[in-house]
Amino acid sequence: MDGKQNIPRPTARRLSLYLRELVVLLSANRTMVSSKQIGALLGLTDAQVRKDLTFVGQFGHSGVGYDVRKLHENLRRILGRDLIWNAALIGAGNIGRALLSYRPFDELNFHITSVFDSDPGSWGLVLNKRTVQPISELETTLENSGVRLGIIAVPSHAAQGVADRLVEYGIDGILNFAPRRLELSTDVIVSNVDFTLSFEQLAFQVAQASHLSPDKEIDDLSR
Amino acid sequence: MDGKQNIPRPTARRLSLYLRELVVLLSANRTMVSSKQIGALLGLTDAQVRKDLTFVGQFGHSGVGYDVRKLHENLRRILGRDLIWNAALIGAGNIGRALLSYRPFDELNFHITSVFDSDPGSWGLVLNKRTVQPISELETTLENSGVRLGIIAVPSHAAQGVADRLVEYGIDGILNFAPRRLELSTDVIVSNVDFTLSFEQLAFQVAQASHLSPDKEIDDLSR
DNA sequence: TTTTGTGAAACGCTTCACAGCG
DNA sequence: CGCTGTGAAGCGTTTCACAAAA
Repeated sequence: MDGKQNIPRPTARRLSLYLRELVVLLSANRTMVSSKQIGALLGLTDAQVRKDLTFVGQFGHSGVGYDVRKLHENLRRILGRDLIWNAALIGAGNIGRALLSYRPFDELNFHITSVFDSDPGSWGLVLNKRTVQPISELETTLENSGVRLGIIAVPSHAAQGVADRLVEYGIDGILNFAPRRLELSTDVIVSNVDFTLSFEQLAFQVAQASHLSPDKEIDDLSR
Repeated sequence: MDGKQNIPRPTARRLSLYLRELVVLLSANRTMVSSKQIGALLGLTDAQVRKDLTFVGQFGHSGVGYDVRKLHENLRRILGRDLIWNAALIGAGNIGRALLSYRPFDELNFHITSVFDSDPGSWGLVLNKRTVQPISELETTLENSGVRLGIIAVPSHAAQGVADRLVEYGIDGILNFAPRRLELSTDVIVSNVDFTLSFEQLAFQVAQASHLSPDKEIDDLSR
């Protein structure tokens, strides 16, 4: 087998996490690692890790574990991390600016090559070496730019419009920071980053935990 | 029944989304809404919506749908959105600053009441009305502050240390923006926002889609 | 021994399909 | 009728448990 069957979403997510740990192991000069050890690093069972890794191919060694270098290399290839990903950022507000100087992106072959905004006041501003352009220049700038990904960092109400323009241009994928579902006709791939939802889920779980604790006070304080 | 059984995670997530839509419906003065209509707004089936709403309690009306106001009110209560949530932000870098002025939080009863950073250069800075404090003041500032949530927006390598201090203080929940798993001894609730992972998953899916569709040009390598 | 790879069982969530009710 | 609420079926993922390998 060759890891060619469809990879389940939860597995794909974890593969990224495995790759992260493998990078650490590599730079620590570790040569072998077992499923149990990987699992321990991430709070997963060894069985889970092994099952996931069958999608990458099987080159573990019974009694020994996996070759760190080989596993790293294969994971990189499968996850598309051996490619360079150029992205256009739309929205030069607070979130957009944070992304422009977000360090972890630098190590991942992810490059934000251009920045667009609808606010004339921002046009011409140079943020981390990239000049903010009017959004009207989106299509002409992206033409033949090699940009396959779009990052939407505009207010909610403007997100759908931006998405439509990106799709029209022929974008392959969208990273959406607006707390809103994007309605997309074609088979463009979308990944959502929704702070608000994360915050709401956190509050919900905390509220629930408080109610479930032996003392069922509703207007309680922290212990 | 009373909506008291444990709510599955996927359902809890969607309940937040339903609440979002209900707010819109409310402000549009809609009084009734059917599961089918809610589903259409979010790309879900009507059955899914109805099943989810049984966890909120049953007050839908056969042949008519759900009372928007009543549903909204109950969802708010169940999701803990009728409470005020105070949070401490640790890390006044790019992401932290973006969060301090993140508009959507304003409407959610989420308040960042204090900001801490380890960089002396940032101490005393006033960001959106909040003064950056040295992280050494974390414990004394939070004491009796009503803060139950912590937001970690520091570099990866510092995240675990910050988490440990928050746990020691007695925090109830942590919103973690560092692309790293937090190891937490106690039953503190964590919600992760991992840009990097989202970006990686997007790239993976796009790469996979390209390989699967014959028409896409592949600047491929390796095998 | 230790650890992989994997069928099979268990689990959890979604979808189906329909009785019941206004 | 139209729409809810819900058992039951279906499906995808995780966990179990063990033969095989070194």
